[in-house]
Amino acid sequence: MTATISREQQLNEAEAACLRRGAKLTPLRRQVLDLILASDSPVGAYALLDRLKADRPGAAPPTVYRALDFLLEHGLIHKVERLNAFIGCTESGHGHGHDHDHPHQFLICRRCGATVEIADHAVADAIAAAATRAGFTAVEATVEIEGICARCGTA
Amino acid sequence: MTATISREQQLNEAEAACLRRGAKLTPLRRQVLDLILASDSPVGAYALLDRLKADRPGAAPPTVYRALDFLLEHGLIHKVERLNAFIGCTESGHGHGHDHDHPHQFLICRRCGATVEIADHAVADAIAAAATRAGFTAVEATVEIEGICARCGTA
DNA sequence: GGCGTCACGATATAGTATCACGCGACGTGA
DNA sequence: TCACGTCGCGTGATACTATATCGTGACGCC
Repeated sequence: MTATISREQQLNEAEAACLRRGAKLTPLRRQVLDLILASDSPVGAYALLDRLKADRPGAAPPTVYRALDFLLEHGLIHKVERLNAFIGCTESGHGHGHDHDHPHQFLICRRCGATVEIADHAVADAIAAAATRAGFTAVEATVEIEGICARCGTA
Repeated sequence: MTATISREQQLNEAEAACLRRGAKLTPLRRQVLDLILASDSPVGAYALLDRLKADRPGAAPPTVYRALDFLLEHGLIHKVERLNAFIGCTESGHGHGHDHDHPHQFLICRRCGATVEIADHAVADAIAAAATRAGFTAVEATVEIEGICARCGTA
């Protein structure tokens, strides 16, 4: 439930980031991104589709999946594998811009469903080291930590 | 492509582990576990179903999902979220038995699909520390590292 | 103006997972 | 021994997630 103003800013930054990369954040893509940013918790593709249909009666699964693919490709959102759902990338603008593949981890609350992204270097380093020890060349890692968030834990 | 003998041993160990926990590794569950252990790479539920049907023409999705749920619950297999597929737990008998939820990570080769389980303490510790720093109580973590395995990298 | 690319509409289908109902096998205690 | 409860599983339907394929209009580029 981020304030609307902040979301607008995020959208504009995202649009600028796309332009820099020679890509276009079309109205449809922008709308899908907005729907994702508007949600506290990760959103499923079909939930997005339903909301999209309010504005675009012709929307179908490929409509939303194509937008999601674009947003994923440009690092504007991430997929949470455990939930088969999508969430906005919140680690942009912290010095690395919208990287395609920046190391990140998720903290998923079992109680309230809130999911926050963190970017912990120690975790990323430990993963890289473990992979190397196994003779493995790591390209990308999914790290999804499930548990109880601070809010739910103290309540 | 583990040797048949070893698989047989694994199955018997699994059966013993279940008995210790007051659970039964029924023929169906044993067969599903066997099919999973027989595969090099993670196996999808419907691939299992197809193979199961050879023996049990009546097998349907719930047949295999129920067996998978049991095996997951008892720590005999893991689910690889990125692949929506299942793989045998290979970290049993290394001092902790078939824990319900032992820390583990997967190395998934993009080229050949081979997936190996590791149990790296440094990774687990880094994750626990990162969660704690965020005021989060971690219960369980999915760590799936995608890249190129040693075999494919040198070939 | 012809051409390629891109974004998107539209239909169909594939792949993953769960619900709901019922029934027979088994153990347990009255 | 029989009524009862639980468990494992069969069976059919359905929900949820994702992709394939074809068409079409907009745009930029020589």
